Amino acid sequence: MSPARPRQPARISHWLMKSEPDAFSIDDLRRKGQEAWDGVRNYQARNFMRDGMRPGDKVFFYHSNCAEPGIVGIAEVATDAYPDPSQFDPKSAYFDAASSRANPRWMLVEVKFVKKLKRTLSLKELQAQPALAGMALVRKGNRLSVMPVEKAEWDYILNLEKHSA
DNA sequence: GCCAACGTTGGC
DNA sequence: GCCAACGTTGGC
Repeated sequence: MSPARPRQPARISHWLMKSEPDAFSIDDLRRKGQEAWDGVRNYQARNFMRDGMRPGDKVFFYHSNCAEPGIVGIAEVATDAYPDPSQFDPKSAYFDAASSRANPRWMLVEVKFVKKLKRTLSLKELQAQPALAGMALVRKGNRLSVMPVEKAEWDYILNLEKHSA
């Protein structure tokens, strides 16, 4: 008899990335088409980009630190991770003197615009969904700017768009 | 390795 | 603008 083939756990392929719309909004991404997601200076977020993301993965684009925080659009991972150039630029706000080109500390991926949602799926609305209670996003004090999203959560959230808030 | 001080995030 | 929550730094 043949042993059961060991199953790979399903690779995470859905994500959520936060951006402050005053700095870079979903409309900015639509205008530019594709953008390097620079400035991430958190190890957990970096690891998700470096180790988890692959081109073609889907991304919820989230507006943070604004009047109505929430998911506003969909993007797609366009590249594998590579060193974030801003860490080497002394004039950049994201400059990191402790990093070197030989041993770069911070990575980024590029993301491309897919679509803008018909309406903002506000944090408030997401927090009201019992089905989403397990998401890091809706937990108090969560500051992670790049995080995985389960496929079931992704589908559930997309379905919310069809309904009125 | 502990933990207080500090800086940042991000909702409100 | 406030401030709670969190991550990082650095003295010890």
